[in-house]
Amino acid sequence: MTASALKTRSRSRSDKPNRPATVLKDVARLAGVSSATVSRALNAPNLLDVATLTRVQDAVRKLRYVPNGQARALRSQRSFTIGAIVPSFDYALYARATSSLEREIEPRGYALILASNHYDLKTELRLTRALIERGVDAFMFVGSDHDPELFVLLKEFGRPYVLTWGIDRSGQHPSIGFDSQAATRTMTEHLIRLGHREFGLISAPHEGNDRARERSAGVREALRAHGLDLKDSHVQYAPIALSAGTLAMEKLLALRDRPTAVVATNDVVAVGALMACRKAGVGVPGEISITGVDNTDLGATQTPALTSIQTPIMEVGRLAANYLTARLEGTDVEFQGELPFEIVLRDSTGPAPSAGSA
Amino acid sequence: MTASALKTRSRSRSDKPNRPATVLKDVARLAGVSSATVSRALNAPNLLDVATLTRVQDAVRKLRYVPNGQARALRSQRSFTIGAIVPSFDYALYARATSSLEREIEPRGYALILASNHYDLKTELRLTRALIERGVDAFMFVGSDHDPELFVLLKEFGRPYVLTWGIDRSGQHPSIGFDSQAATRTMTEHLIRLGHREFGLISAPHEGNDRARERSAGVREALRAHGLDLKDSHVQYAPIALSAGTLAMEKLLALRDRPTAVVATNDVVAVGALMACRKAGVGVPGEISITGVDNTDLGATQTPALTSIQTPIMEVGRLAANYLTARLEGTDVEFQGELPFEIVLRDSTGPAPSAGSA
DNA sequence: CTGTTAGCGCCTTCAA
DNA sequence: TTGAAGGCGCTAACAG
Repeated sequence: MTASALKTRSRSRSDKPNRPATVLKDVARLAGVSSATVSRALNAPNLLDVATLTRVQDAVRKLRYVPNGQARALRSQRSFTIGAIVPSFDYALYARATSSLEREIEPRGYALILASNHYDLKTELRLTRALIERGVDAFMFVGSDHDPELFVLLKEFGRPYVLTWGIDRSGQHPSIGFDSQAATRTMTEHLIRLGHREFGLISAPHEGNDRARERSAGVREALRAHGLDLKDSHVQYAPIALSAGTLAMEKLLALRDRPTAVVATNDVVAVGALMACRKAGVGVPGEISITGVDNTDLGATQTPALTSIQTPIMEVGRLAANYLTARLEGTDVEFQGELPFEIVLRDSTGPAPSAGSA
Repeated sequence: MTASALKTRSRSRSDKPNRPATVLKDVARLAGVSSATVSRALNAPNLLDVATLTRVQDAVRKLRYVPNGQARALRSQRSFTIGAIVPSFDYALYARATSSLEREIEPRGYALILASNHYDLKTELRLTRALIERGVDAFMFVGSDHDPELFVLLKEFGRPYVLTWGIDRSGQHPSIGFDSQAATRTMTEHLIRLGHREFGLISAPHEGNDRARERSAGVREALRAHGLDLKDSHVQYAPIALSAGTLAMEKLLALRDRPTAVVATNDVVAVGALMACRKAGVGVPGEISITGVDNTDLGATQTPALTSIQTPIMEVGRLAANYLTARLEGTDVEFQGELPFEIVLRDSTGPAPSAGSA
């Protein structure tokens, strides 16, 4: 049998999992106790006589017993599974937050079940229903844009959840995140102080993406406060991909009143924009300053290195895990929903070019 | 209530999920049929009279019925969940393969349960046991380095699985991937043709990472075939992180017989190496050529752009999904395990510097 | 095409 | 500290 064309030895019928080789009752028989005692040995060992406990544990080991979680969950209404629904696996930040969540819950006996909604709220609803069906105990979602039905569903099934990335200003939902609007507002103010007056904005599409909306709003807020204008022609929407960022920047470069500062709502499109400038021979930051959000390795390693905003994403994952497990344990949790961000100044930003072309 | 300090309204006892508001029996009652009929309406609708089916579906909708997957899985021995255990979420490539897997299984009714083994085989074994406990139907693993006990467990519980990234040369396990050794061998040969004679290697740690081992072996193989040597001092091990790549390169730069070509086993450490050269003012590719593996955005956007190897990772995820679902459906699957890779030449490689310093 | 019956494997009373 | 008994919600086998 060659490695490159491995044919499956098909089984009699189909590949249904084997029914467990040994079940709790077998362990009970070997240990000479009742099945209730084995159950206690597994779930509340301190209730048992030490000698009994040892005997049961020996039997468990000898039989290589693995409990059936389905049966357990059916009976106890707990699956020890936490669901995370993120917009996409491909953007490194979601992966990192998820990783941080998983790292936190795994030692507490919870497994992570992960799904991606591809920035679509109906998909998210459908996925959540599928996960509730599978007995997922609690949920992490990203952002505050969700189908209203989602919350009805979660409430109906009594599943704790937490919204991450942003802060839910309505106070209706537990949330952990940072102030995206303040982040880009701060960044824009910095650029204004550097003398920039003509701005461009490259944003992820707003639909179903409150982070992008808030980040755009932050730019507009800062500009308005300084009596500056953001023309429609200077706003480009680009999905989170290098090529889209490049394309968006090319459009901005083609404008007669070309911006001297371009704020992007994430590092990926910002780097795409950087590449457009490289290709076009436009100096960064000499002619145009560019900024991102999320402070990724991608941005930090560019030439020039990208000015960005460090977002507290690992901490978001960690706190989300804490919150959800606490809720599941019945602990009374109080938590700080808002985390700080930090502007990271690098080489892609500088003073506005002195000669103002109008 | 402020958004930043949201206190949980704690429930009477703990936050156990609600028991389902409506169960199958309720639907049966409303529709005026037996519970078996409802079950058929859900799982084999074509067996039913259309009128009956419609009545049941109406009842399902009216009661907002969501089936209990635990009970279903307990009875049918199928959870419609596929597990993927990857070394880490943080390396973009694993995220991308996982994403591709999920995209493929989700429309077929399977959910993805994801865990990270942090490059530790014992952890992987433990996680797998936890997932089998949760009724996961089938598994995707990365690479061919695994605890032998893992396969005993999978066999005992009759769970289909597939190893990805590499090809299992032993022919004992279904696998889908590409030839890592050939990849770096080809790359090294290219560098040799460019006149390089003094090589450096920056590899991920070999322990529990067959991909890194094979990639290192590929470099050695090519060198040996051309009568070239790879000194121990010229081999550096670095975890997949920029800073580790930088550190490794700094050590190589400090050597008296400094390499003129450095092959890294992944793009991240290659970019770290690039940064070390930038800092040290060493010209790339003028003084040193550097290559990566995986052809990531990170590498492609550097200055100079990183020469790398395009690995067929999305396809691996897709084929893994196909294989596993086919096995679970009982279909006889035959598949090509080996996929092609492709060398992507960019600006970080060039001819060896003409003056050979010895 | 539909209903009846039994039981998946476990946990949780209740009683001893 | 331990055992006996019942049932979580669903589906599969067998009738009809």
